[in-house]
This record gives sequence, C-alpha cells and structure tokens, in this order.
Amino acid sequence: MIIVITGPTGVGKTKLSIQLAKIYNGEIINADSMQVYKGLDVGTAKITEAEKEGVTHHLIDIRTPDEEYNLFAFQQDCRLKIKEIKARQKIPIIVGGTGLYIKAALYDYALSSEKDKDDEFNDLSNEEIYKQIIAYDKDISIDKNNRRRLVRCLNKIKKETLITKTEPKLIYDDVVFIGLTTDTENLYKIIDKRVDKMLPNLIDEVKKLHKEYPNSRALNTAIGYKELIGFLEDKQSFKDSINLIKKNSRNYAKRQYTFLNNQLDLQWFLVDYNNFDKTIKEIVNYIETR
RNA sequence: GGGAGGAUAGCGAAGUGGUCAAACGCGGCAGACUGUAAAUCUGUUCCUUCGGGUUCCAUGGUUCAAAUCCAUGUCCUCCCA
Repeated sequence: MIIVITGPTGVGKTKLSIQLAKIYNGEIINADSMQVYKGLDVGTAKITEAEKEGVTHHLIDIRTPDEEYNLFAFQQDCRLKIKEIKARQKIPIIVGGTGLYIKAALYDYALSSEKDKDDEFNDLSNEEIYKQIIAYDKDISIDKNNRRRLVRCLNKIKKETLITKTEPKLIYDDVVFIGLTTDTENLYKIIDKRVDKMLPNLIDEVKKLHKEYPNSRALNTAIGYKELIGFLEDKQSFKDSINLIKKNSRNYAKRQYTFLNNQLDLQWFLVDYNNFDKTIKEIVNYIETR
C-alpha cells in the first residue's frame, strides 16, 4: 500500500501525515516542491524535528536554494524512496501539495534525463515558436502565449524527445489517494492567520537567505519569499508585501484545488479542526474498508 | 467668502455627441497542466428566460442620437481669502 495525502496549503496535511505514519508504521516522502530546499523553513511551513515525532521523512532539505530541482528529479527520487521504504516492509506516505509531482511519480509520465540545457529561443517570438511547433505536428495542442511551455515543446522537438501524450496510468498497485479540505472561507482564514504567525521569523529567514543566495530561483518563486524580497529591495511597502503573500497563498490554494480535483482521483475529507481525531478515524476507516 | 478641477462597472482608470455595456489595470470567479508547478498560461466578470433589459452622482433640458453638450443641486479635491 502507498498512501498519498494532499490538499491545499494550510489544511493540515503535516499533522495528519504523522498520525497515519504512526498508525501504519510508515515513512513520509515529501511532495512539496519548495520543501526540498534547505533553509526555506518558516515560509514553507516545513515540519520541525519535534513535530516529526520520530517519523522518518524523505526528500526534505535535499537541495540548497541555488540548486536546481524539477519534476524529473522528483519522479526519480520519489520512486526510489517508495522502493526503499517498501523493502523495509514499511508504508510509504507521500505528503504534499504539489499535485504535478505526485502525479508524475505515481503515473507513467514519460520523462528522461536531459543533460543539455534547453535553448531559450530568445530571438523568437511566441508566435514564431508556435508556428514551428505546428509545422512539426499540427495536432499538438499548446497555449500560444505560454512561452515556458512553447520553449519546452520546441526544445523537445529539436532534441527528438517529444512523446505523444497518452492517458497516464498508475504504475503502482494499491495507492490510497486522500485529499484534505475545508470550506474556502475557513481555509482563507487559516492562511491569513498562518502568514501573520510566521511573519517575524520569516523576515529573518528571508533576509539571511537573500543575502546568501541572491539569485536563487527557489527564493524568487516561493510564496512568502519573493514578496518579502520585493520589500527588502524597496520595490514595495511592508504592508503591501504581507497582503501579497496572503493573496498569492489564496490564489495558490485555488490552483491546487483545480489541479487536484481534475488531475487526480482523490477521496476528499473535510477536516474537523475541533476534533482532529475524528477526521483521522474517518480516514483510517476509509483506508481499511475501501 | 472667491476661484479651479473632479464624480464612470467590486476598486483604480480611459472615453468627452452616434461604431459604448463602456478600453486598460487590479481584485473576484472558473479552467488548462508530462521537466521553473508556491511556476506558467487561458476564459470570464451590470442583469438576462440570451429575445433583450437597466447603466457612467441626481434631476431637468438640448439633440434624430448624451457617459460625452447646457442648467440646477449634492458630494469630493486643490488654490486664494
């Protein structure tokens, strides 16, 4: 059995994961694209040593903020960890809000190692790239304005690594997909509160990391970091930065729902924050009787 | 007290007689997703039974036609006293 716990930012995935790990003698594999980076602790709400309660965690702090990490790396790492944990006769519990990472690891997403850096095609407009793609195969469906994906697609064509997409299939037997949720209004409240709570420590963390890794992609991507960097670089007021963090977190949560609902087949559970044990019981019951 | 400017959709802001339900930005809502995914991109955003209906501070007026012109009022900002 493999257990997957996912859901929007802030619902309580971490707390649940520890409980399930204890019940099922599991080890946790992080599936959060930002928690793989060392030092991004406060802003990513990374689990602390004390909170781990002795449960083994994987794929946390495996890169420095200036290092590269991506879908392929996660797919490899995650599959390897699953294998290792199973070999130890324990249950892999995949926990995180990065839906694509979870999907790529558990489904037969065809990725391969690519040593060469992709060409950026900086001299080509989106339209020109799009035309080249369509000239190669007119049936490719791709966003005309999504430069990132256009560049990626054209690179694959040039390297002859483009594969025709098929309906992705689960490569493991017996995977339990659990989605944790609460009503939107409550989630937004939790997010706001959480941001306020992490604030003093977060500023220190961002200052330190920004100094040490001025060009870190992770720092310029992660919510809570990029906004405060904007403040530190005098691009916006402190208050604006905080409000932006909250807004970006809400938008992110919404995007997570869209992905998780439409790209994965989850069993959703509404968290009872006044009686978390009840939520755990429901989930355990589901795992036992499904 | 005198003078000047302004009031436009949830917010900001264009428009200054007809092609205006009204550009654009923000925010909201929905969606896409096979290597930056806490990313990137798309659609939508007055009401509607999709025929149409009701809008641009209010009231009245000019005109075939008004968000746009005129009058009065209300409120706001700035300048002089």
